[in-house]
Amino acid sequence: MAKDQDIKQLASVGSRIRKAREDRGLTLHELARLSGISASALSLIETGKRDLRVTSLCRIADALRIAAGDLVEDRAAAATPVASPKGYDLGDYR
Amino acid sequence: MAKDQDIKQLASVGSRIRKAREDRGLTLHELARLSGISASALSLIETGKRDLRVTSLCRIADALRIAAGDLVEDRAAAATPVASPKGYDLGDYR
DNA sequence: GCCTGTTTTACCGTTTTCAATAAAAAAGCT
DNA sequence: AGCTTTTTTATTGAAAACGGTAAAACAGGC
Repeated sequence: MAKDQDIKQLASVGSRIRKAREDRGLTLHELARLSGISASALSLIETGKRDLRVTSLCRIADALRIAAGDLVEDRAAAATPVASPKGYDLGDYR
Repeated sequence: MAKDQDIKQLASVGSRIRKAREDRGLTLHELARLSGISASALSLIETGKRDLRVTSLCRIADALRIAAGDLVEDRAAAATPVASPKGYDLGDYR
């Protein structure tokens, strides 16, 4: 269920982390030391192959000095297109 | 290292989820059906006792129709107070 | 009191993260 | 070409997430 969505989510989160790290001129090893997450784990995360935990996300964000929210989605690209503004149709999941 | 920080992070994430859920008048069971995450797991998450994965976070955000970034931190409360704007002192971690 | 709905907690089994380590692959540089 | 740095991939073991289920605690309402 929604595994496609998950893969895309992780891929975009990973690419955002990678971009932020490269913008700061850090290597995986250096970010590993700053964040306390091993370089091998960081590689898997940045390539979207691992579903990291939120505390790991926050530790990476702290190490990169970026808001954690900026890692999970494009901050600027708001305008969340809501399908139906109100009403949760639980009915289709009886 | 920084386990205190982790606990606080999870607690605030959980309370934000709970508030969003209650604002929408949903029960844990209903959110469980909408998000695909069990009600027992949601209870642990909302009370800050579980370190959820980012895909779980995104599924909850989707179910609540809220931006995932809004769950990990106060969107309005930007103005991230950066200690030292530039320079990563790796030296203290030889 | 009783009953009903919601939440919390505990257990079990499966899956997954994560560190540590090592090795292999990729990229840079002289 | 060689050499070095960086990244990727794989393996092992421990810790934790997650679903499912069930039981317990905590509400309100009659």
